[in-house]
Amino acid sequence: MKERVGLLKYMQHEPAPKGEMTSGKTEEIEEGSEEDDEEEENGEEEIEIEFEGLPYFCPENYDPGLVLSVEYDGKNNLAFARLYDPKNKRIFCWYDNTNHHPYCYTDIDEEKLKSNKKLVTHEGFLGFEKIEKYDLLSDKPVKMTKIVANDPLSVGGKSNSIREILPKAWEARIRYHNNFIFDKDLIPGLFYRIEKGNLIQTPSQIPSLIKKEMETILGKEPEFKDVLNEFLPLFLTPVPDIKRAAVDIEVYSPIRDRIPDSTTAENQVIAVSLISNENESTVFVLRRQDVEAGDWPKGFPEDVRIEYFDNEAQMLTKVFKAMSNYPIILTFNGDNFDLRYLYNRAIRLAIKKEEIPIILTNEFAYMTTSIHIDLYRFFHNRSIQVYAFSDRYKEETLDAISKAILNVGKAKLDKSIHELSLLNLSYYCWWDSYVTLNLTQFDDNLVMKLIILLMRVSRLSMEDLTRQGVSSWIKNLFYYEHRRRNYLIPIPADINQIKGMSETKAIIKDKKFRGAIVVEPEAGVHFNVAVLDFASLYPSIIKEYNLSYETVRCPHPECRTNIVPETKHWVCKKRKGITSLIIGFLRDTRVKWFKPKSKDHSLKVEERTWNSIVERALKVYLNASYGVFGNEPFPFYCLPVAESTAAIGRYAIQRVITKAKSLGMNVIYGDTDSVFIKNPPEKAINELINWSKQEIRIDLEIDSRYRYVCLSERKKNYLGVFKDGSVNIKGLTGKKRNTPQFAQKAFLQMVETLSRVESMEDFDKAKKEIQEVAKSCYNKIKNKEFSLEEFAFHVQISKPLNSYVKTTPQHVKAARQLSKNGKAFKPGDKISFVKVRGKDGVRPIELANKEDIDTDKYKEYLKTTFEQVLDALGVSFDSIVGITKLETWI
DNA sequence: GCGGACTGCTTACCT
DNA sequence: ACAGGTAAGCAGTCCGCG
Repeated sequence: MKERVGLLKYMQHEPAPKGEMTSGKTEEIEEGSEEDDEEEENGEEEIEIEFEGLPYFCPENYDPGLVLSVEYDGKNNLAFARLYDPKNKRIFCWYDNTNHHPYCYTDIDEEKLKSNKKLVTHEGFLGFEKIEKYDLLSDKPVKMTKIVANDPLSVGGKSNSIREILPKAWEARIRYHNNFIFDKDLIPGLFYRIEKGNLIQTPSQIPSLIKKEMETILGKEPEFKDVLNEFLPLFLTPVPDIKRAAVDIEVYSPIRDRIPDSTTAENQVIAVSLISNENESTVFVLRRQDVEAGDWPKGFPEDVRIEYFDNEAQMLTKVFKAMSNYPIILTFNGDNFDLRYLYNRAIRLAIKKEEIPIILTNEFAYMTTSIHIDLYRFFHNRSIQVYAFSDRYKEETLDAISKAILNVGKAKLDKSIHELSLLNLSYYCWWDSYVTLNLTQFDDNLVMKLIILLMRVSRLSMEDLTRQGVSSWIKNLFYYEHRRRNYLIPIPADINQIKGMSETKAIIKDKKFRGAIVVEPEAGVHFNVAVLDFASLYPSIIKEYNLSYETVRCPHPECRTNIVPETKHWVCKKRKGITSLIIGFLRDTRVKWFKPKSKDHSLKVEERTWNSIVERALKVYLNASYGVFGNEPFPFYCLPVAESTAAIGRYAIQRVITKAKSLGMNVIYGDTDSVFIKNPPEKAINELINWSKQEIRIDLEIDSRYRYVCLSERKKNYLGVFKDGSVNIKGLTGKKRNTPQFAQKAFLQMVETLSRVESMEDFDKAKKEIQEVAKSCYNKIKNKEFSLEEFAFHVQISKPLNSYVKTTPQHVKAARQLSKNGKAFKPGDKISFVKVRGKDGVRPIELANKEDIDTDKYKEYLKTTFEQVLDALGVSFDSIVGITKLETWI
């Protein structure tokens, strides 16, 4: 083995591929198979996806394009970027020509390392470099040795990788392509051009007026200036409309309710639709014996092209060619189904691997010719669901999402797929692609813009961004912020060891620390209520109280007096914490700039829309910024940080309540960051707000004003009627999605009645009306006048049916009855069932009879639904329905 | 063997 | 694979009573 120790002489590479290449080879990659069992430390479980000699266009010079991804090419052992050329609407590619290599750090010095035979003779070992980094945990500079390797797998991912040889390795679990992004200061989602083979960022045209204005508003805090310059281009560079197409496949399946197995791909692909945002719609259809083409279906656009095939392999080959024309391929569940099925089916049909532009890993499906976005994954992401789309869709099926967002429903199939005429099949297949594409087009391409913005802020490739969760986005952002400041990225175990555990006791069993306060509500009807709340409480706390993994329990003795309430944790007074800085900056940018600018009607609509997208993107990071520190897989996991955030939150609201009372105000409820105040004098409100700013250093705002609020004695349950008569309902059973329709409807009628109430006197009339509603509903239950659908509860299963071992909840009982008939269930599926007398006490709606309905259970349920509101009115349900003590419920 | 008190499991919600 | 706090209904267990 050649000695390669000493001054680093990096190996020379084969020249990067030039021009159009078509002889690519793709292979299924085994992922980290050797160590999947034991990933003791947090971080990068997946190894690099190795793209091998892809059919890319790699020009010497090229006009600016948007970086869509940075990846690693295993065959050429090089990082490469895929860029989108908006003029010619195609992907071009740049291969690393900077001689960048994978590496990690050790604290062992070079001389000692030289004698480590295992290391220096490692086949991927290239050499050492002396490096100085800044270690935030000790608040001191540290000398490290950089160990440079030939390829990512030599650093980590195999049992004999360099990181396994070293007693301790820093930054060895960051995936190479991300490392490359950080080191080259590449920002995915921004424009770069190729000049004489070099990748050069195109400066963004930021209007100087806007820049100045933002600097005045956000630059008040000197430490933000540098961050602002870093982020301005990300926030203000326009996003082009990217050429893309959605794909959906239909597979022959003789059995209904059975999802075809994408691994074995046993059945024929009978139709594939490819619908682009450039008005190109094609459905590829396989002719089958005894199946008619049929008539052109109603509602099926006439410009959709139908291409018939007699041979399935030929069809797939054509499909692959067509797909390759699009820089972005969209699917709904393509990772698990469509692309996986296509690949495995193509192999089964003996299509040559190099003609299949798909690469499969255990979890994902990538395209060699395009970027594949699986929209199911993106919309499945809780942060996207809750914060970007305000919880508008509750189920993550294409149907539910498109219904909630696009307001289009899918036509129900009255036949099985295999019974449809070819044209009806085409229509059916087209529809899914059409809707999938539309999910990226509505509101002026909102979703694409959101994805690009999130990519920029996270420094993640489009493929990674759309597949990973918010914790990963924040992780990557923090990694980058460390790297650009030359801070050593800490080892999770070190943070844990130095910072220790939490000190507070959670109220809920098995939780790691105490969370927020919920004020005991004062049950009753309260007129004229103002709700004050802290504007993004936790991010504000992180910013104002300098919370970060290195500043909480910092190494300086002189900071130990700066104690977090209710804990023994102290916070650094000498150094601004990195996460406090970044989160603080994002918070201020959202609150002081993008949020007001998204509502500023002096701006053009497009500008306003853009500001609102940025605002929503920022919200996603901010809302998760506290939670990640209490989440163990997060590599900056630090319980004292999460715990301190919550503790300061309790302190803040507690002090506001005390102050409000001292100002003579009546606090009737509060939750985490809000206080409900009855009949507040305006002067006192202003005083409280000013006091909070001075004393707590967090903005308290008027969130809403209610004409009246109904509080029951239950926390997190109330009904409020705003001054304008609109209604806000929280937590009440009548609003929950698992509640049967009959109860929801009756509840809604009660709410409607209440919304018309203007004064205490109106309640008498309202009570009468509610009485009618309740009575009639009660009687309809008694006489079983509702349909089975209206009686049905709808509950999701959260895990595979057979893993309910501790108890068997009712919905699982119902599902098991159905699975006896061969129906399959997967997590996320919704089960509709009714309560019946006898046996299990429940029946799935499919197997139920009206006669079996257990009316007592339903009467009971109606009672709870109504009582949550009637409680507040001081009326008992029994009295309202007019049943006597004799005629009780059971 | 039965019923009530209790605990734990599960889902859906709130901030 | 962001956190903890709350409500509700049911499943399952324990214990005392007869």
